[in-house]
Amino acid sequence: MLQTLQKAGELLALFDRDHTEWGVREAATKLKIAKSSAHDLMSSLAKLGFLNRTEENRYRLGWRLVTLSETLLATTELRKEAHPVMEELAAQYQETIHLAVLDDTQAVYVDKLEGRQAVRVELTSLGARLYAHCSALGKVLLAYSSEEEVKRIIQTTGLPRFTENTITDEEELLQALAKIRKQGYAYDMEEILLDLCCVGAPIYNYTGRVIAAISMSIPAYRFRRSQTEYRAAIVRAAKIISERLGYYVT
Amino acid sequence: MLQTLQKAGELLALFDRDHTEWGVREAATKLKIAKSSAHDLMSSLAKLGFLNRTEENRYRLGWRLVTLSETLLATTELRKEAHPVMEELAAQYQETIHLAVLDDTQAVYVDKLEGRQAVRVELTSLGARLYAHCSALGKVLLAYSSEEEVKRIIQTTGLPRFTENTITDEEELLQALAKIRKQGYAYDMEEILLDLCCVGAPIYNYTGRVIAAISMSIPAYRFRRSQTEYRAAIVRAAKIISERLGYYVT
DNA sequence: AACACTGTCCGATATAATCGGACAAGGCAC
DNA sequence: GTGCCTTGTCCGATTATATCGGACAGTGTT
Repeated sequence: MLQTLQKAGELLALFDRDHTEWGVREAATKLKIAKSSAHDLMSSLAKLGFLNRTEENRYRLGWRLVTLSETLLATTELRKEAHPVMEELAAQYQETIHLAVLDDTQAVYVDKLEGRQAVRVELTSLGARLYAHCSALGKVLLAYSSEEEVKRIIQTTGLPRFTENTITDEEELLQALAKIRKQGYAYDMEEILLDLCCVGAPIYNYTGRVIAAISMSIPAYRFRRSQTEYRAAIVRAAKIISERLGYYVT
Repeated sequence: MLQTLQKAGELLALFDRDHTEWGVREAATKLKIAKSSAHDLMSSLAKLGFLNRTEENRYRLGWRLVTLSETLLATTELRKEAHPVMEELAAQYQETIHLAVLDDTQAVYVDKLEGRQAVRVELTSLGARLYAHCSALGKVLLAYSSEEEVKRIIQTTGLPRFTENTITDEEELLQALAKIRKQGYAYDMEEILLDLCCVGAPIYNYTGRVIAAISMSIPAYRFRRSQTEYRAAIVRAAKIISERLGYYVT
């Protein structure tokens, strides 16, 4: 691991929705490096376009990140194939649809369609990350990962509790994952947020590997009314996308 | 400039729509560095999430770029970036500054700063709408809309006359829009209200699309005195805001 | 089965990142 | 206005570290 890149990564990680601007000195003390080193890092990143230097010589994230992100998204076939199917789902149910992949220890949204209902789920945005153990998407992605991978993720992130329904026991989680594999779908029954339910299903590519998951997020009261229908719709959508990615059962 | 970051930047620049995957050796020869150095760079970037290592040990762009890009986009809004620039303008000229976007058929003010002069323009408020064909803001926004959109707007709203200077002929309006595109700014010479002149310029975002317009409103007698200066100031301000929104001419 | 490719790992060397300090430029209080 | 902070930037010496060539293991091909 190149330590300069490591430091650059830590530096970029400082920027989030609540901290959009950093001065050299602030960043230096936060990262526990010399002010001059922070300056070297930040001015270099700025010259490269990864940071943006304001007039007051502070720094924000740079637009090159957007450019790179766009080329990534544009060249990911998953999105291209999934999007129209997601649109159909959204049109039919007017609920929020998510597409996610597993990145390191967490699920990352790579596409999203908002529901149009008055009471709708709106807590996430593209590129956002969520814990794998307590979301329909995350649990699906975990269920189709190797056992070592699951162990590693649990080791790294733990099983933090978000609601009374969050699975915090490792054994219980493993059993839940086994059940998901058997059934081919996963529920999130208010495990992240109260009043929020989801149902998710795996997306396979042409090699037969699960590479992503799709989910529908629905307020709990609506979800319980027609749970089976939502589940069938998501499973069907996942199957369609999988087929478009070259997956077929022999 | 930290050379490790420089190299990382060059490496990431290799990834575009036509070259979405790179192997270590490929990248090394392309960048003219040792294979092992390329490996150090790429595996580090992969551990940090900026690259994604495929099953065949090749590399694609990483999802962390999407995450960072999204926080950048979420935290840079038109208003936030435009406001300080508008304040500078207002401080310097003491005239009314407007920021507007196109919404359906009309321009909508999304920000406004009042001039402090004794005789000043005060006819609008935030969120107010105005006809697109007879204001500097509106004409700018029209000029950078598609032809069909312009046609649709004219069809819907017509070209009602407000003063003797209002453009009411469709062909004349289209020619005016073409001129605005060529020059990069628009005037309103007492076309809504007698004694009121404006100059407006387009604001681009990171995709190169015109998403808004900024204008200065000035009593006619003052405007004619130093028209060119006002125009230069507005064009310059629009350019600054555009840059802050990620726009840059290649 | 041998070969030609990969990507990865390792250890020595020379390079480049780091750090403290000095400097200039703003902002603020008095 | 003046002086005192604070900030970001620059510089040069030192030490830590990125670099490189070479060796190795794994794959797929001929």
